[in-house]
Amino acid sequence: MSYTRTEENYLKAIFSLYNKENKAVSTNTIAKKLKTKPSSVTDMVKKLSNKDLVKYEKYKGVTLTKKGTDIAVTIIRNHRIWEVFLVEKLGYKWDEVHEIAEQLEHIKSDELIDRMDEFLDNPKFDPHGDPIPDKTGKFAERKKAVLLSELEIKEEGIIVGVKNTSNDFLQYLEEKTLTIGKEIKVTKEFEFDKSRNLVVNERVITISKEVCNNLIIEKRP
Amino acid sequence: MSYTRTEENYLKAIFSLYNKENKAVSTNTIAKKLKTKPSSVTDMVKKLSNKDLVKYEKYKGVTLTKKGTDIAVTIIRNHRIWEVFLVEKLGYKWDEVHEIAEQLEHIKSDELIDRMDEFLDNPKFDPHGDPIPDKTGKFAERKKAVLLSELEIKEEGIIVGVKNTSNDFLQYLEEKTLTIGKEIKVTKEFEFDKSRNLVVNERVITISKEVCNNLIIEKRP
DNA sequence: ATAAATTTTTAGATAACTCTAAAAATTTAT
DNA sequence: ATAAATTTTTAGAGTTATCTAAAAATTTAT
Repeated sequence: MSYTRTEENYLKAIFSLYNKENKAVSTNTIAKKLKTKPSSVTDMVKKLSNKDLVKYEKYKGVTLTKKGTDIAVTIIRNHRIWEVFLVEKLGYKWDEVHEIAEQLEHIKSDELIDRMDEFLDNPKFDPHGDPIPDKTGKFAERKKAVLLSELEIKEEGIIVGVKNTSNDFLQYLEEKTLTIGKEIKVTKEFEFDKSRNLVVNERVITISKEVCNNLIIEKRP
Repeated sequence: MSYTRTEENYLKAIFSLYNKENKAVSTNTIAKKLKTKPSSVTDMVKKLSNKDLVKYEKYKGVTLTKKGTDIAVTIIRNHRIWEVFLVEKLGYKWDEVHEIAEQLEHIKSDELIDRMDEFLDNPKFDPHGDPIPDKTGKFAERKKAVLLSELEIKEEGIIVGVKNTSNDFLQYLEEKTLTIGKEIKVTKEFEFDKSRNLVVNERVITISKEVCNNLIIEKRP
């Protein structure tokens, strides 16, 4: 069975909203995420329910079935593998790949994605540090990942991901060379606004509380 | 301006049919090529005409405008560049790539195709030997390309393309290792059925008239 | 030149996805 | 507990691309 691009986008949206909120996702929330109207969402959700991709109770919100989850995870796998390709092989910056990957993720061919995966040496994380589910739908796990804001002063670690993936934020990080894989050390926190000093590339920079709350760090043991 | 996948497929079909027939393309012909109904073609062709992509006169057939040609050529460029990628980088056989390239060709990003082109070292021909138009729409030319059936006995050359791209034919060639780049020499023709003996890979094989009529050869000077 | 065959277009319908406006249900606030 | 605010659904309609069946135009054959 194959699904339309729109159906796949709904499933992906429901998957990510459910993972954020841990409860049945409301029509309104989906509408906002997909930039469409709640009434359109109701229609589509009924359709997905008829195909046994979601569980839907009027006025009660939506959750994915096993079948719906599998499709959503496959699309996420496609998306992230394509992002790796765009960055590693074609030299895109990490803030430039999202839109193109949104298109590429819907290409219908399991074989293609498996071959891409192999071509890229089975990457476990995408350029934003998000885990790439394997063929069976299992997401790689990161051990001691915490937010930069949770590190103590003097602690060290490696940037392994971002919580916020907006282009504004990614461009900011690019400019400050706060990219995936970089080693950092927290040297100081300013009580006034909770901004922090960081050593990166052997230089000290100050970053705001907001930035600290959106950078995912793997602690140096 | 951006166009739907269907619109792009119509333009591509009209382009290739016009290049084959050298006259305005009929509704019926397009319908056959796209496996749809003539009435659907009429509808779509009107729509394309309103967008100034084709010139259309009732009962007289269709030709592409400059604008329509540009789009068709871009899609062909995309298709052929993706085919090179699939074969060269992912190890697909040349008879396995068409369907996937039909999907990939519609990805909307000029930048992406330019980067792919560069990543693949600006290939001039696709895995079937068909020329890849450059960014400006110019197709590479092949000098002394002839059909294998036009070679004289004792003449030598290199396989540079196929006229027929059906999977049946490509699989046949794959099996006989008659692939792009191979050097061949005609040693004999059997008057009875016009089949010919060929030296390839230092071995002699006999191939039918039909095969000779569909292999494009660049003569050894 | 006219009838028959073929091609092409028109008319009317359907399916997928979207929208606006109004009605119904639920939640929140007093 | 009930009124007000909010959320969600329904009803009806528009768009894109498709189809079938019938009508119109063109081509072919005699």
